[in-house]
Amino acid sequence: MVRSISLFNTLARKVEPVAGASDQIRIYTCGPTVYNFAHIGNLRTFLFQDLMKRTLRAAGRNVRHCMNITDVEDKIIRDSQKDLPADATNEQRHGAMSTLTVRYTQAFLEDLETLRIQRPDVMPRATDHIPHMIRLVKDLEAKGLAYAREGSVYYRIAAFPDYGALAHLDKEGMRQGASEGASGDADEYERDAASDFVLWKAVKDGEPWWDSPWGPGRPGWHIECSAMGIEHLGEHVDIHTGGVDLIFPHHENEIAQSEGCLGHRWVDAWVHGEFLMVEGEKMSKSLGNFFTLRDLIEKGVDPIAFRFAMQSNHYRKLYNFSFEGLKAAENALKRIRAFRRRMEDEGAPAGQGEWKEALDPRQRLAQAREEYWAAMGDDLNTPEALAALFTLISDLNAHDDRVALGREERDEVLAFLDETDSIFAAWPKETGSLDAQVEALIEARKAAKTAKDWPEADRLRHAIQALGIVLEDRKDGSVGWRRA
RNA sequence: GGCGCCGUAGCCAAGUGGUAAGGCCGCAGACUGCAAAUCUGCCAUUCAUCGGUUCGAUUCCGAUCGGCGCCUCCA
Repeated sequence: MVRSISLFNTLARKVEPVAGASDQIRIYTCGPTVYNFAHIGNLRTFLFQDLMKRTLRAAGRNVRHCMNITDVEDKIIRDSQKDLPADATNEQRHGAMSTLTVRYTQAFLEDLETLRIQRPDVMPRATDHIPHMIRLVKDLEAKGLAYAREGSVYYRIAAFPDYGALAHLDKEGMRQGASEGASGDADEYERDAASDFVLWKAVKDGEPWWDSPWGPGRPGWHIECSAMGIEHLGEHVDIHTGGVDLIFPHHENEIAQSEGCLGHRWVDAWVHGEFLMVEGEKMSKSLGNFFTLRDLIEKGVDPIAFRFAMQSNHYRKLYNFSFEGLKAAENALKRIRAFRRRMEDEGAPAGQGEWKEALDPRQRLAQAREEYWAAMGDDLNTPEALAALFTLISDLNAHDDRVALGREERDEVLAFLDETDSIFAAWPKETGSLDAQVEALIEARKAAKTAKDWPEADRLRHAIQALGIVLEDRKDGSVGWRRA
């Protein structure tokens, strides 16, 4: 079944259905600049993209996802070259740069794995696409959209009338001084206009370089995404994503480059994720509230709780990260996971007590599924989608307390949990078995319980807990377990 | 100066021109050898403030207060 999904398109400034014509949705994502570990703000963006991609896939669409790795850039050069002698060869410079980027690319891939972020189908590296970029720049130059100055090449914004359409910049209204002083780039006065941006940078002392028609140099920041996007997804991209900060200038410049070269619309929908604050303040190294995933794990945070905290809030809303919020996410997950275990087990004998109202479990499940998809389809409204899941859990728990659900009904509920987990990846079927030592302790405790030797039963419960297993006694006398 | 976002209970948060979803925390019961899980009930006469439009506004309009973003470093 293919369900309709709509997303907020920054270009149109409204929620629009994801193009239905193409049988494969092509997504391009601006990936990490690999000069350090990703911080939780970066990761929020990658989690939002994972949410979007998984939702499209769960909705029955085919997705091809390309995420680039930026492995040549100012900060990478700064950090990788600082210990090299002034007379280092170009090969040594490239080697040092590569050593740094390979290390952090590896770290990034590990973070994706830890957070259960699906690997993109292609992850091209900028340094593998220098010829593609040069070709693109030459093409822009031939079309009169770019010009060379002293070994560098700049994009002529005045030649691209639609410039500013994505960021909705009004050239007249822009503060004159806004761009002055913001850049200490010495190249600035070589440009025809202050807002023209660089496509290819002439080499400077102490930098690695590549040969080009304009002499030795390196690519500008924006050109890599145009070149790799076109190379790996073709001349048409359905969805292009990144953080809100990339809207301008990065994505605006990508449009100018790609559309200038292709001569037609390049991207249908631009979808941007909001930023993260930390405990009410902007995250920054100087405030000491700057966290990587590894920092959180060191503090004992379950990475999946972080994943859930990010994804249970709307992606276009500023999220105020806090450890209290993480705790709340962890507790909410416990409820869903406990419900899954309950559905996996057989129903307990009917209990007593008040009951709000009788319901038809199958009909109730169908209703929850509809509500869930309506919310997810409406610009990934996860708070509302999860509300549908939580009310289902409440209702079915209450029902199961009075009238135990049958095996088939339980399996249908489990199928829905799998369906939702295919997006949230936080309440999977728990696999794995207990080792013999724990099994033996559980058997010993059962014997103690039968003998009503409560002190011994308690002692064994604690011993088992010390091994990381929490026991759950049930009404029918059986004993369930979960990992702490 | 230009463009734009946000302000809903202790915390997180959805939402609509028709009278406030959901989660976390908390409280009181039920069940229970203990524990866990679960259930039942309670937890915003009110949606920053003040006006306006309307039969009716949290939802539309205006103003005010407060927080924030972008206008060529940035997820």
